[in-house]
Amino acid sequence: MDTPEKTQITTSLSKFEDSPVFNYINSLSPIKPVKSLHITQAFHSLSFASLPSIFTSPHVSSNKESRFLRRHQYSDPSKSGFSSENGNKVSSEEEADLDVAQLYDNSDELQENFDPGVSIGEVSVEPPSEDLKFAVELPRRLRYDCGSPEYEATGTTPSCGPQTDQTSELPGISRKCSPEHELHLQGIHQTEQKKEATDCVWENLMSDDTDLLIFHSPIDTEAFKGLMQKSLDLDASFSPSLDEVQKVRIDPSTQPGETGVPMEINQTQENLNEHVDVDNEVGMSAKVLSKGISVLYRGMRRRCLDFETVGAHRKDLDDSSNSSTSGGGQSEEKVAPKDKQLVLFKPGRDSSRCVLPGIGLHLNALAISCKDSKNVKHETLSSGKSLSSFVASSHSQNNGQEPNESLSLVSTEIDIDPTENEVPLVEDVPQASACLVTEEFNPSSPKKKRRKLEGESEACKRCNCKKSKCLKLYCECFAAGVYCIEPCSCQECFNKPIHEDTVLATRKQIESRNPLAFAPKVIRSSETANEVGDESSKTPASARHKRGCNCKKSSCLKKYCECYQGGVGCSINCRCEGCKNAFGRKDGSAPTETETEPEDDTERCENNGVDKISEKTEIQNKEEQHPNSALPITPLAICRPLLQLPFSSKSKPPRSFLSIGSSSGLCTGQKYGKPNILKPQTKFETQAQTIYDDDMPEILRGNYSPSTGIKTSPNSKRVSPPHSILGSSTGQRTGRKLILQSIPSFPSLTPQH
DNA sequence: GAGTTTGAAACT
DNA sequence: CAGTTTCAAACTC
Repeated sequence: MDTPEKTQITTSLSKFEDSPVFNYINSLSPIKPVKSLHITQAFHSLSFASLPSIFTSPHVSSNKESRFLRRHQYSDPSKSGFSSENGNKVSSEEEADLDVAQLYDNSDELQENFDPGVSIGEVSVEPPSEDLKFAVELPRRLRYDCGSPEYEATGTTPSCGPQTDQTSELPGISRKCSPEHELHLQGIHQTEQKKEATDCVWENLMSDDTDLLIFHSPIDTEAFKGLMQKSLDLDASFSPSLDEVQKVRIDPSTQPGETGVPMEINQTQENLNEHVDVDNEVGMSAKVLSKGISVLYRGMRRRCLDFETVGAHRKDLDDSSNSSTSGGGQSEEKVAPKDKQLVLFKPGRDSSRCVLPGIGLHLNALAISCKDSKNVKHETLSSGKSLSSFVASSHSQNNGQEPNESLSLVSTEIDIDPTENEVPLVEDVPQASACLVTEEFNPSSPKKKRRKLEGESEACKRCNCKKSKCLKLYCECFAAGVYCIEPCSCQECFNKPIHEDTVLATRKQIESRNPLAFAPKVIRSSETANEVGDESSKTPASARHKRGCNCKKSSCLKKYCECYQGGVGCSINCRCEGCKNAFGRKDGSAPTETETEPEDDTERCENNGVDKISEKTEIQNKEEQHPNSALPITPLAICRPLLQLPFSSKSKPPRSFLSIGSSSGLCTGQKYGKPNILKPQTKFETQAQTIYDDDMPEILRGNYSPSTGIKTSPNSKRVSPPHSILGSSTGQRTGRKLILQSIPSFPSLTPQH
């Protein structure tokens, strides 16, 4: 649509689309055509994921898998969403945007552009029923945003914070609410995310008081309402008519800062009220919502603070783009209402912000890589709260697959309050995002920084590539779908926004070889957890390494082992020799299983006596903690013990773990969180693994795994099997289903196009 | 900080 | 698909 209006819109959208991410998406190809056509939102979602996968936050990845399927529309909307409705506009606009994006090297811009598109598209496209999806996506977006340095830079720092918070909130809400309610809530949250930006502003205004003030203060309530309304509006807009969506889009274009939401907002408010009522009926109470909101605000603030410091740049950008409102997002109490409106964009921005548009999947890797540093990041992000906890809680409560997923997503951002729970699923992503941010901020020399980060557990790990140009999976950054940043000590790095095309092309190639190459290596079983959790309820989601390791000398007790590195127990898929993985042995004997010691001993003998001792201690600890949990341990309980155990056992892991232990959460990225979870899970893991891995033979699924039976377990100690059984027994089936979904959802899948 | 070990990724 | 090489992280000194 070349009409002037469109052009205007494009200008607003351009920000989104201009972003490298957008280009990415386009490059991804499948999406591009779609954009213009927009026929299948689902595809778009895939494309979206793919693009984002590169830079998008990984967190979603695991959960997303299933989500992606659901999200398709969602993700697509970002790109295609517009296209669907405004196909022509989109095409023209996108092109323009692309150009702009190219001009803008700043990832922030990209993110911004990208996000808005997504948010809008989602809103417009998705039907009410899809609210859940949205909810899930929103968290993801948030994550992305948060994760991406750009996001911070956007200066919408407030928005970032809020978004993350929202994610947290969502889970809480979802928990409380029935699945349906959850859906609504999620949808709300999504809208809220948008609003979060505004909220952030409020928060900024509120600053110190934020948490309490938010609820108490009328403003907060209003903001909330606005969020809710937005969410509602979104819902309404979705199903009914594209017109509304268009309005939204148009509004932004007209007033970037202030989206043309107001009308919708009123409706949304009503809708919100209705939703609330429904919630009440369901058993959800407005209180609950308020709590969730409060939580969100908290998170938002925290994030905002964190991001704000970092992302002043973006704020400027956002301000300029979105609203003429005072440059600082914070200074805008008056603007707040506007901000709310603006918020709509912000969410989008947030999503776009995820500097690494395509990262999504990789976040896992990042998370893994970030292990050490992640903790710090998390802390900074959530002010020490860990996402994992949130996830855990979500898992425990969530029974439904979708809800879980949404929760998982949220969890990453969510505060850790619950405890140390490490959220298996989402963690990765957040970490990655966090890592990105921190990295960007860190000015120090790459290696030194890295080391510092690692040692401190602060920043995400960064690559040190010399020959791969950071365009191969050897590069952690590239593998994680993230651009290399300052902390990286890589040489001749092409994994930078400047070389987006190259990166995308390379990525495509790799994906062509292995569609799952960028998929999270460790698959959280949030889904599985849910499944398992359903019965056992809280078994920490068992996570597994998708491919499994091939360790021969490390006994899966060192980070050489991807399973161990990811804090996941070895599974049938592993071809490792002498597996002693503290998180769970290939055999199925969980390291945690102290009882398995005899077995362990044999294995240990193979390895090192020292390790044995450490392991034993760990195991004992685990057992002590887990024995209770062994069956249906709640994620929380599991997480902590696990965390400590693994770390305690080995000095090596400790870095990340230690940091984790303290902050536990934030960075919980796969590595951290997983390990923790894993230990407790280990027992469950066998189950989960079987469940997770589609590859796993049914026999294994149904049974623990032949291998497990084979190797270890002479001892009845394998109580774990029962666990696994318990956890998985009923859940396994569901879990399997979920797993299947999850797999596709991974970023890798999206790129598959 | 340099060198070694390790196992994944890439290549053949 | 299996074997080999390349690569960079993890680890050790």
